[in-house]
Amino acid sequence: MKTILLVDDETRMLDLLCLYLAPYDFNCLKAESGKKAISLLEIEEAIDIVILDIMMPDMDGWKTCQKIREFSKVPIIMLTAMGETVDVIKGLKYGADDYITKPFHEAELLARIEALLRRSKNSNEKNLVFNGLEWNKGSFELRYQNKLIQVTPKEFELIGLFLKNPQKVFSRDHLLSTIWSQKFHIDDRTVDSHIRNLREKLRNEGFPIDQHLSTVWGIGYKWVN
Amino acid sequence: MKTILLVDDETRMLDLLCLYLAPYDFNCLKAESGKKAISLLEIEEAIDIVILDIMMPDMDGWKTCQKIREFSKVPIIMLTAMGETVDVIKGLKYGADDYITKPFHEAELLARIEALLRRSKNSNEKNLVFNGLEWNKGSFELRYQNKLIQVTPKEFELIGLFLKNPQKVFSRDHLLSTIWSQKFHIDDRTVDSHIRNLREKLRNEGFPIDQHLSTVWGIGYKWVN
DNA sequence: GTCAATCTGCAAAGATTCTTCACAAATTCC
DNA sequence: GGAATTTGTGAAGAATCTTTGCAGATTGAC
Repeated sequence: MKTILLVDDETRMLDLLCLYLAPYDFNCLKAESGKKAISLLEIEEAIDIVILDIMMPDMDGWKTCQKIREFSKVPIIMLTAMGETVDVIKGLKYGADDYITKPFHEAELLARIEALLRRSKNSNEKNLVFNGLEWNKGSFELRYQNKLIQVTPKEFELIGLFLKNPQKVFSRDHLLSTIWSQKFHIDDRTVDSHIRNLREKLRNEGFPIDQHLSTVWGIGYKWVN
Repeated sequence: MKTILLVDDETRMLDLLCLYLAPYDFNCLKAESGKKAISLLEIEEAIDIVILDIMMPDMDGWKTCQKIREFSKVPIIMLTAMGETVDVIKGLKYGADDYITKPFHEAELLARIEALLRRSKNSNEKNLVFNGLEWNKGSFELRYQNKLIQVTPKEFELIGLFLKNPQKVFSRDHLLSTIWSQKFHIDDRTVDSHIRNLREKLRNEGFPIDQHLSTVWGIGYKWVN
């Protein structure tokens, strides 16, 4: 079962969307503003798709979309009013994935949701985003502000572990047994070397790594958000 | 339900086309320029047909058609103005599938769309296109700029898998279990051999394979677009 | 069965990453 | 402040991985 987050300032539209989607075994969450949507996304990890109205007071759909993209790659469908021309370039810039025009047929909505879920299923293979830093297991890529950072396998696994466990301290021993398949004994200094190389590469790309990957004296390393 | 992308610089014509098509349960997307059309095609996989006006400022219909053909085989109908002679040779060259002359009857438009959809449904036997590289499962053919490249079955399956999963890293083990039915143990180096042969054949034909099929050190291989 | 095409495996050479070491720098504790 | 401990750094050799050339094994067509 998939979870859909519906965002619209009009309660009537939220109810209508829910009504459409309920029979198809979707779990619907509602938000009446961009802000609420973002709060929900931040605490609730299991949202599979967002349907976002463009015309909203305070924070409009585009702005909301942009905000969401700062921390998540969840698929987003923009809801446009009849007559609004869809600005595709704008959409690309803000990171929207698809559009649907009000009023719409139930079938069209369903089709677009299904299509997007299918698409995102392929590309969303364990993907972490943090402050413009993007870690993608499937493609083995680490990017900062969309720029590729060349990292070695060990460095890649290291930063992945940290991003998946913010605030958590890892001892060198723990890192060795998690990332190194612990064949024989490997020196603690080796971890330090890899951490150093990782820090240097990120620093060179402008990412404020020293604010996030910190050394806990006498214990190990940890990532702080 | 089928999705149609309408491309015309005149908003009036876009609306008119939409009006014609809406009652027949088509999902219409609009683009006011060739550039927007291409962006839309790139993010939206589910476009079944494109209707493309020839006379447009900046990038005209022919140019747009040509650009689209670099990455997609979506059926394209060219919209020509009354009095323009249809240059069939030009059409073939740029990859258009059909023509319709303005002004047209609703019935004629419908008929041509239906005909083209019927035609493309039959010929679409798993066909991938990327930057002039064409992979056709049905005919077991790999072509670059329409020139046939002789590949062996393993090479064909390999490049097919990569084209179907761009950005995704495949380990040698994964490739062996996917493409080789892994009866017994097969050496990792064997994968390398096939990759090498594939690279060489494509390189010899002028395809910039080294920009697209890359080795991920310590992990495997991947295709990058 | 013969032949050609394809697949597989190997070893050497080349490239990249990993690990260690020695020492400098930093931190803690007394 | 000074000793003890921990962390950071540069360099270099070790280890690992990739590429390449080649040859034997296998397969399928005739």
